[in-house]
Amino acid sequence: MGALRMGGEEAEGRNALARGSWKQDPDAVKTDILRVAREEFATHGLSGARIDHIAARTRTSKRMIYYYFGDKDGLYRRVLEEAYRTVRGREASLDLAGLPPVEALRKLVGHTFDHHRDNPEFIRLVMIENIHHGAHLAVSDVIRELNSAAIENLEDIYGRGLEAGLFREGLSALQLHWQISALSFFSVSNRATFTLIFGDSLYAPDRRGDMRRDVEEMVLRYVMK
Amino acid sequence: MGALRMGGEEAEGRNALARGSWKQDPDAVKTDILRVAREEFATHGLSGARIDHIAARTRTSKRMIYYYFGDKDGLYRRVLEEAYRTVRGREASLDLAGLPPVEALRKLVGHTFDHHRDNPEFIRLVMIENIHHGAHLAVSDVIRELNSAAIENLEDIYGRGLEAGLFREGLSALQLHWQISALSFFSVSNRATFTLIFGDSLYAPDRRGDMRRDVEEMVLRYVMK
DNA sequence: GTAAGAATGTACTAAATAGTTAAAAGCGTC
DNA sequence: GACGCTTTTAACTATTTAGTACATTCTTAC
Repeated sequence: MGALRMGGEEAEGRNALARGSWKQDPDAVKTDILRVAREEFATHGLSGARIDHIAARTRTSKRMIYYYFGDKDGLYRRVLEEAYRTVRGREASLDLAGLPPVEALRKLVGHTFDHHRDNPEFIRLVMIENIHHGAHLAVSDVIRELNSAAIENLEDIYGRGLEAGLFREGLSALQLHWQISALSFFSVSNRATFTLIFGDSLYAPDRRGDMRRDVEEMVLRYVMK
Repeated sequence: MGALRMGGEEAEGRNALARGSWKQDPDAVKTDILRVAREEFATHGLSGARIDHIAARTRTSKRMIYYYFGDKDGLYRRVLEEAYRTVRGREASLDLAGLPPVEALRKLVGHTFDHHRDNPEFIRLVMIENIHHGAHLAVSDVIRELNSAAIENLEDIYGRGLEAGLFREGLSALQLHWQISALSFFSVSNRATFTLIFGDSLYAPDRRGDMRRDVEEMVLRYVMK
């Protein structure tokens, strides 16, 4: 007894693991679960996400989710950690030390803006985490390593700008990072409501470059003498 | 078993409506439900909110929630609409027409910043609505009326600043509103994760004025020649 | 006062959902 | 080639949760 046949796509994926002949590949299974879970959490939030939905779109089963990640919160935490880890990796790739301060700052701002716009899934995860008052990030150890890259870059640039007499005194790298983040983050996080209320003129596809330039301009004008 | 006693406030509230003698007061009931529901939705999100929790903290019953608001989504939509309505009311109270452009702009920015900081519940509702891609705002009629106040104020100020030769050309009220909103909104929406990662130096109670001044400064420097 | 309708209380239901149980198949090791 | 550990399958459960049925009480118009 027990219906052994399954429908469509699922069947193919599962056939490889069908009863009586399957290969063990724990890493691939974990990666697969995390990929699907990231989409589910980013789309529906923590409470809105359904373990059964995730399981259905994975090539493995619900049991494995619990086997590897313990419970729903554990899975969510891992998804969040991986998201932050990935972002951190990308940030390091920027080489600004060789550029003069103004150009370096402009490039950093533009890069941050683009990065946010290109990774709405990550933005959504951060929004969701903020809805939950950062409770899951608080018990994670990944975060402490995160402050380094962006802030250190900014500190270097700001310092060089000061020395060159181009930037005004009394600002801080942390504050600048905050402002750059605010403008870049909001551009993604509040797009839905903003567009609904004010129309999509600011968000037309060919306007993305304009918005980016405006954000760069705003930061530069704030920093420069 | 069967604890019949309830704690403090609740008991009093329900006694008034106890079996055999109760007064009808539909408006008070609706208001009460909306107040509790707003807190619940703002705290836990749409999927995370529990109708039973709302009912328990209301002085009426779950039955009445469905009687007046149809279903969970209907209740959420009403909460959202009321939140926007309230905000719109407060925005109109600002009188800037008499001020010279620079001061008017500074005051508008400061007011927006303060308003966001003082109404985190509203910010959270907007965050939640964005998580849901604005799907509920999209089917509401309250929003269309909203664009007016803030944008018109800005248009007036910007126009007067141009005439006076104080502001630079080529900007738009919508864009300015976007930037002001971004800085003010982010200050509340991402406070949790930002504080966890970078510490609370920017958010220390005695620093709020500094942040407000920085935001004002950033906008003014962007707009002025 | 009485009938019709609005408002409310109590108890219930059906479905969804996080998490579990039990067993069996692969895999390395001796 | 069997033993122990890891990985996987399939079916199951207990609880939570949105939503409802139905009776009852208040209010107002006549």
